[in-house]
Amino acid sequence: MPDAPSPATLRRDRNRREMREMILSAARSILVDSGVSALSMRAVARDIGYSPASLYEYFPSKSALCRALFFEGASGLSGKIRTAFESRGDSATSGEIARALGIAYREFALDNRELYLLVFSNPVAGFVPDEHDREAASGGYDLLLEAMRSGVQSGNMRDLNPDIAALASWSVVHGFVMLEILGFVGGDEREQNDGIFNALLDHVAFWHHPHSDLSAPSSRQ
Amino acid sequence: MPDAPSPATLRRDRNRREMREMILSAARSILVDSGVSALSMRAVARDIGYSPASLYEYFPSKSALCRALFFEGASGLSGKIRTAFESRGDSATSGEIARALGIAYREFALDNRELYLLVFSNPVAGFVPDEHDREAASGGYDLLLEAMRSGVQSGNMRDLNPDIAALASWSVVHGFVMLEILGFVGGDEREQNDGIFNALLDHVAFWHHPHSDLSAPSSRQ
DNA sequence: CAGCATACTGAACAGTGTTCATCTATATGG
DNA sequence: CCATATAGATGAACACTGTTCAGTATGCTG
Repeated sequence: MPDAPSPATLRRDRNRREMREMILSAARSILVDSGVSALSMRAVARDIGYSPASLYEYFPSKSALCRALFFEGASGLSGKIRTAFESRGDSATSGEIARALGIAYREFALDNRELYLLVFSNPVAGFVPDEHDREAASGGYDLLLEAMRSGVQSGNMRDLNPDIAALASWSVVHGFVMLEILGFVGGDEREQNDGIFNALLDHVAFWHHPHSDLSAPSSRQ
Repeated sequence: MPDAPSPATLRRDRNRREMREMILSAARSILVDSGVSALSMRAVARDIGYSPASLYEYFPSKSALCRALFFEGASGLSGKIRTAFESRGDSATSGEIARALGIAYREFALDNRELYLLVFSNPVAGFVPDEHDREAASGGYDLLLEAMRSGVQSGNMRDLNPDIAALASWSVVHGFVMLEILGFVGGDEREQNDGIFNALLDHVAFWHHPHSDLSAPSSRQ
């Protein structure tokens, strides 16, 4: 039976957590405001008024700090997708769910570009996400998969292989968002690309309901 | 009327070109063999037996050197796609062309991972491709677009909007390849993923010919 | 109060991109 | 053929980076 933690230990643990959060928060701000190339241990230390060496009491390396930010991005994305999934209507078809998840996915990515890039490119030298890290980023994918499978079961999804359909949907959305963020497609204005993205989602929906019309630039607003 | 270049000038220019190629070649080797994090001006200089400062006679900055490698990747990808496009059969449908270009795209990406990542993520701090750079990387896209448009014209492509169909196709392929390279989907063995990718291409082809079967994991080997 | 763990620091090391004064070897003009 | 201009190469330096470590100060515990 472990000893009850002394008041001193409790306060110490709380301070440690607060300090960790301070560091993470400063790192997050730098990443978001100035980009990944400005994210350095020294800059973080400067911002919180500590020496660079202090950070190593709380994170063993810059990689570990980046890993924590990676998880923020990964769980934020998963959470956003989960929210979209849970607010689906009862009569939502698999195609409609796929569309809703796609929109949520892109929204998170564009609202958190640097975090998204931290997760889905490898911008920090020395930090390579491992299998466990990547799983955290694929949290929303399971919901997409679930929607596809139940879509097949309920019969309103033709003869699609749900695994492949989910993967294909993720690929389109991720691929487009990536190209969009890096400036390979579309203009600088986000609204400009909304229509294009919706038209893309029409193509995804077409896998589910091959009677819809794909000729218009965008069949939905 | 400009003077004819003296033999000395000619030799000098040739030496400059050779030196430039030496630098580029060493940089390419480091990038391919050891990854982008190992690519440093000092490492390049060491490999060719020169001092780091010498490189700045030939490239004004590391960004410029990376830009040259970027163009190698971009033109290599475009070239591979062009080859695939030009070796299409006369009776190839737009769907078949899209499939061929997709396979060529993935092949180049997996054969030149680091180069591909240099083009489609931003792994080098300080080097941000500009509009002109990105155009070089989208060279193959024009061919895809051409295939889509002629597919619509010849009537064997239903009512697809060719611009959106091309963008959607690029997005699926690029998105999947990116996820594959970063380890988010599939296993370590490339052959393992060939089947999955082919099944994905079936989904792309389905936009063109909505009578094919999408239920099998992969309808083509 | 003595001892000890914890938190924090400055200084250092090895690495990075980049600049610049300096040197050398070669090519050019007289 | 010699003087001079010039291109090419360099070592040393500067300002960064991540990281380590000896040393110090603070406050809890026995």
